Amino acid sequence: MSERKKRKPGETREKLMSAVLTLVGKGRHFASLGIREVTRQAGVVPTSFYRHFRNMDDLGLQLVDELGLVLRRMMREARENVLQADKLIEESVGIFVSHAQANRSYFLFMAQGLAGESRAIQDGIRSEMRYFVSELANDLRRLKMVDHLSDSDLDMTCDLVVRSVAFSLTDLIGVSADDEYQIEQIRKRTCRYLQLIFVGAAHWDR
Amino acid sequence: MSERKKRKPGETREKLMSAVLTLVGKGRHFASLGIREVTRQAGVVPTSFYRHFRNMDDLGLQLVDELGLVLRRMMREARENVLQADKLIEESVGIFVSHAQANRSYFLFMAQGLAGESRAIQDGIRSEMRYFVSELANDLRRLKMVDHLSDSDLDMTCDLVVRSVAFSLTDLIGVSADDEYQIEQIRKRTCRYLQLIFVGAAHWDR
DNA sequence: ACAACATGTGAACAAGTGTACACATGAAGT
DNA sequence: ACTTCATGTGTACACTTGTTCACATGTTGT
Repeated sequence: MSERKKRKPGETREKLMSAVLTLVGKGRHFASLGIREVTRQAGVVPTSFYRHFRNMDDLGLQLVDELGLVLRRMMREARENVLQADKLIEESVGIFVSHAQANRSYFLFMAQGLAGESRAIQDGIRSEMRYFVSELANDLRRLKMVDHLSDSDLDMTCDLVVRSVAFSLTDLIGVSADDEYQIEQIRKRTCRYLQLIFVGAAHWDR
Repeated sequence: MSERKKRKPGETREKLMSAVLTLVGKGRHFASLGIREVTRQAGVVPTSFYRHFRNMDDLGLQLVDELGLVLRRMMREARENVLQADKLIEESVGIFVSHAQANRSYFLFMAQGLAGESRAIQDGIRSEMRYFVSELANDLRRLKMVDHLSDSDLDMTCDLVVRSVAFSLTDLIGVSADDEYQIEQIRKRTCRYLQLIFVGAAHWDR
């Protein structure tokens, strides 16, 4: 195993994965996609599918991994841009919404997968969300914003935050990708949700 | 139009609808169901389907209507049993969880539909949720619990409450229907979310 | 140079799909 | 009694589906 092949390895693999994302982006549901349809969209012969995936769920699981990368990129950008605490919510939600637009298909896939028909994919996405929750909790601790909360209460708060933001995905699904006005409404509304939650957290004592 | 037919009318229609619910209850996703599969499950010949529905989305829309009835029953029961304010959250969430178990398939269908592939079904479910939000706002006003909130802020609060409870559905999906312990955990966690939200609402001034 | 290997291709098959048509049956309205 | 109508059935057809197999091709390691 000296060096990688010259002829781009895994090219078909990527074509298949982004074919799924394309179809999902067009409004299709992952659960309704078949192997032939995906290979057709990818411009590949059906047999090639089996060179890279055992079945559609397998492909879905690998998409969850890529989704994880997307989420981590988003987190990093948020950490770089959210320096002081006063505009924390607006900045973060703004970054979320713009990432959700830039990677619309990934987030559509995520929203679908939470109630999809593959248990493994459900668990994968839930796991990504849990990771996100714990990272958010760490960040808030570091910013000294939640000193009065126990670890357990902080975790609950972050969980509720992440859930609320994730639910906004189902709102974003409902508007066309270029309806700036509606998207702005969703952004503002999500900010208000988070503000309400943080007010609750600030006065949470028991 | 003197009287109804003796031979139960719409019998096949009901069989088809509950066939879908049965399949959904078994873990299948609505978007992946086909006409033939549904009629097979219902013990009916494929052609009969077209006597009652134009296509699967049509059936889904009518399922949303039935879901509305289920939700209204749940609301009524909550209103009857939640008399004083102190145990409001625990009682309400308890009623929700027990209804979600008793009508598991309906709520699975609801969770699926929010990110499903039929825009019409998405809108239908969202509409049911909006109705629920406005009713909840009315009830809270009547209980004199939120006198300091403007209509708009009250609506936002109720929206967040309903969303958080709805998101719990995706948790309920993940546990088998008879895992009492896990379900109890979800129930308690959902209560804490709502408590946090209401603490926030109580201290919400701007 | 040669073998091993990963990857892509085409043809083939049995099974499943949506939908149309002609027909049966029994209730409703006249 | 007769027509009308809603509902259910069986057959049929053209198409799509998942999956297998034998085969081609170019890259890797020796």
